[in-house]
Amino acid sequence: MTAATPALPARQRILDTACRLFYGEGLRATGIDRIIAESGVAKMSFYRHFPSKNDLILAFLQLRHEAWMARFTAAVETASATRPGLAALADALGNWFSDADYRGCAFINAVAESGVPATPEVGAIAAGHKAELRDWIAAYAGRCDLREPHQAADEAMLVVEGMIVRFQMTRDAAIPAHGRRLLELIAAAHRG
Amino acid sequence: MTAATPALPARQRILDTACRLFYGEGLRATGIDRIIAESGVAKMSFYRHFPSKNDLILAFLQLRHEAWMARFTAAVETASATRPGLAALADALGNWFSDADYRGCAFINAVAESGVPATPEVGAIAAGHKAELRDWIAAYAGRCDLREPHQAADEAMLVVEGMIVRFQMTRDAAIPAHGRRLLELIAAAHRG
DNA sequence: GCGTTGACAGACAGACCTGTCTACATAAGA
DNA sequence: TCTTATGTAGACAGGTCTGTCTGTCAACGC
Repeated sequence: MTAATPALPARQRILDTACRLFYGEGLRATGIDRIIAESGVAKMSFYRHFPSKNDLILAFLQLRHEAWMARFTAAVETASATRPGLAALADALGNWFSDADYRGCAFINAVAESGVPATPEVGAIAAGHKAELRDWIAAYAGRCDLREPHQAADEAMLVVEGMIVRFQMTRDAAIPAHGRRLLELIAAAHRG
Repeated sequence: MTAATPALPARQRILDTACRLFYGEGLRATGIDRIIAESGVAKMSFYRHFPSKNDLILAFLQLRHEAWMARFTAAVETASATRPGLAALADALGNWFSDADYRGCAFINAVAESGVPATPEVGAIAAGHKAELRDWIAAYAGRCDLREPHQAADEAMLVVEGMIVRFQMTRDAAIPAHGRRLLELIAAAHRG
């Protein structure tokens, strides 16, 4: 607990605060000063760990990607025990939607905030996140014995993104059910 | 052409520039000064027509809503001549995607940019836009002789939003085809 | 002719935002 | 003991943003 992984409290506090504010209020709307104040850190400590705001944004997206993927895949595995197949994706998303601070996908929001063209680094991280999710779903579809798991994943991704955005816009509790039905349609089409 | 609808050139130029910049670069990223400069208008002329930036944003969203709905519904009607049924929605979206300046849905982007809770007015306009789109699709599904057109519309909305966001993130030319297939699956499920 | 209206030009204030800088405290290791 | 790394506190510069203000000009209806 000494040299191998310093795990500095200051850096961690900055990152925690950044995750909360960047996700909850947006990248551009969140000022450095606010992150510094709410993480109880000195300005120079901040700039020692993150030379610029952009570096912090990139670190936030990277962290968010790993945390989200871990949570989502675990939720799918859990849900697939009681509801096997692609429909488990809808249950995993429904679990996420019940978060009090749900505000959609951090990567979609980040790209939506970026102008055209999106900040190259932000766009690349977001594209990488979505590609990894798609690949994971393709592998999961393969495990579910679906034919053409890659095409199934492409179609399921449309439903997944649709659910995420639509719940962000409407907060309609029926969305997981609609998504589940669609995913079952996809699964049936790739099974028979 | 005098008193009934003044149709002032200054106001129109401001609105045109605002539509282009707000959509292309984002609400927050676009400053008043830039809109004023690019529309070739005096600052006081701007503030005479729009008392604050927020008023301009609201006017932009309202205009965008009307223009987008008109274009989308017309494109669906056109597409449905050669490809009847829900799948025409995918063709209409594909037509939109081919715009050089495509940057996703202005309303999704606006909500993504707003913190939590989204600026109430922006959130309300965005929700209204999506509700109107959903209702239009439900009516269209009814015209296509689908049973339970409202449920079909709820499911189709998931696909529509998924296509919009996914094309924004990936620029994958195969997305209209994936969406078309999903919409045909929905239609088949609501027909048989 | 004259006043009103709408438009143009650009200075200005005040807030906020990013990033730099000085100064000092603490603790571990050479 | 002295250096180095890490931390706190807060002033500061330079930029950008929104919104206000002064002043000038042209067109049009009375």
